Amino acid sequence: MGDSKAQNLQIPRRSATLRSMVEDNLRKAIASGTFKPGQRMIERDLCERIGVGRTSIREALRQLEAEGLVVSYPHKGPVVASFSAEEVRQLYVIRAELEGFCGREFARHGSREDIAKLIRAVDAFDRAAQGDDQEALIETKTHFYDVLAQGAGNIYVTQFLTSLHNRITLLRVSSMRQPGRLPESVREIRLISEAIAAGEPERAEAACKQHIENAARVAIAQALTGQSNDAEE
Amino acid sequence: MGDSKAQNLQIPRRSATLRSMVEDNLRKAIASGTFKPGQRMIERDLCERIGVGRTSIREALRQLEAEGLVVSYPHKGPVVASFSAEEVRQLYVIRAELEGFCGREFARHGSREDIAKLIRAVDAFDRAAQGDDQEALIETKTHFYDVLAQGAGNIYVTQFLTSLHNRITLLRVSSMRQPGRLPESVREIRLISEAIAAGEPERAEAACKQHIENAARVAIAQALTGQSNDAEE
DNA sequence: GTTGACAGATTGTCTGCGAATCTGACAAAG
DNA sequence: CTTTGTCAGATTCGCAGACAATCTGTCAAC
Repeated sequence: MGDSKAQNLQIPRRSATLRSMVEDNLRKAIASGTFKPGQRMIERDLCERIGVGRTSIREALRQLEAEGLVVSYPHKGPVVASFSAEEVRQLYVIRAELEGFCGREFARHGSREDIAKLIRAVDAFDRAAQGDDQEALIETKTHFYDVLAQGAGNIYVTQFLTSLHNRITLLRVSSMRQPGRLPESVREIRLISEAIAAGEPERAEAACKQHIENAARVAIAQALTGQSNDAEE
Repeated sequence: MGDSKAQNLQIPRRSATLRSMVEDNLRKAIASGTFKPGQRMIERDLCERIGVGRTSIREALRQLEAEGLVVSYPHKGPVVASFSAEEVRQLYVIRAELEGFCGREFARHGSREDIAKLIRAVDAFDRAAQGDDQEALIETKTHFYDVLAQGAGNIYVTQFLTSLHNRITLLRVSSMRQPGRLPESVREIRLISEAIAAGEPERAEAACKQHIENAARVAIAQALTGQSNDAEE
């Protein structure tokens, strides 16, 4: 019967709670660098700045803690997570593995629709790479990774990758800031989409891994020289 | 200077907070089946049964929620997570991928010490498989997976696998309950340890994947027939 | 049988409070 | 001058109580 489009009526049951909004706010604040790695996050400050009670703040912090975005020590409170060079390396290693998996599965089982979406995502990123709108660059690239993860059809891999991406944006070592890296990056992800569209799992996996490994090299180099982590003061 | 063994003096900074103890309790309660999938977890009940205030309960629940052990809907409260057959399938797919990664990396970079630990873990599991102490069986097998994950030397993979294992124990579809599966299981993990000890990454990875895929077959079959999930009533 | 209203249960959130704990400063002792 | 001891301030930890918002089932009315 007329239930073909029924699910579109769903009201966003989510976001109804204050806590989840606080959570999103804090996540964005951390990602955007408002709070820097190593910096303390003091309950009462957050209460005032966000305008909610301690309950909501504390519960939101527990979630971020579980996600690895903040670390908290008993009786000292939470601080924004920071990473050693070795941890950054490991982060990229596992990310390469997981995105490689996505590429492979996508090429194997991806729907025609998902593939079209992926290609559009690459095109959008390409266009953004021509201009110099940093905002658009990040957004289109994030979208590409979202589509890539989605296409693999595995909710757990999506969750894990989201978690990894959050920690990477926190690092603020965008490999795209490296001169000459941007066009190369475009080429790489186009290779990925082409391999997936062609339905070649091994090539897609290899392309994904290659892409992340290249990004990792730049990121680790930056992490070593910059040393903007810690943020002791 | 005499700092060679200094770190052993560290006091367990952890576990100082009530919240973390509540968290562990609940995790265990869920894993042991005290709370079944689909069952509601009512704050005040938990307060009484555990003997702590609502604050601690709620914050612990937020962590478990982030781990995927419980799901909560606004104004309805948290329920123990339950999984569709498709989700179980996906769970094992990604688990195979991650443990395969562990096997490969372990074989590549594992220390002599870690390898010895791994072999001891296999022996312990083998011995447990001879007896019929269900408790020991689970414990030794869990230990084996811990050592395997540890040996890969990647903290993120360890985290992710822990998360997956937690959800699987919640499922209570121990593939070991299948008649004949146990000795086969022992053989499989011995193959893993042998490949790692021999330093053969590809073979180790394949053995890991094979092992999980076999377990998955049994688990999914059980999940389909049993249907003890949902627990609507 | 459908609709509507109502009551009970439960969660979401805020607030005040006291205890426990960490931290840095400052004085006392060597 | 360095080490040690003490103390006060800041902050988290956890509890209890309160109230609004929301969900759920029931039961009467149509």
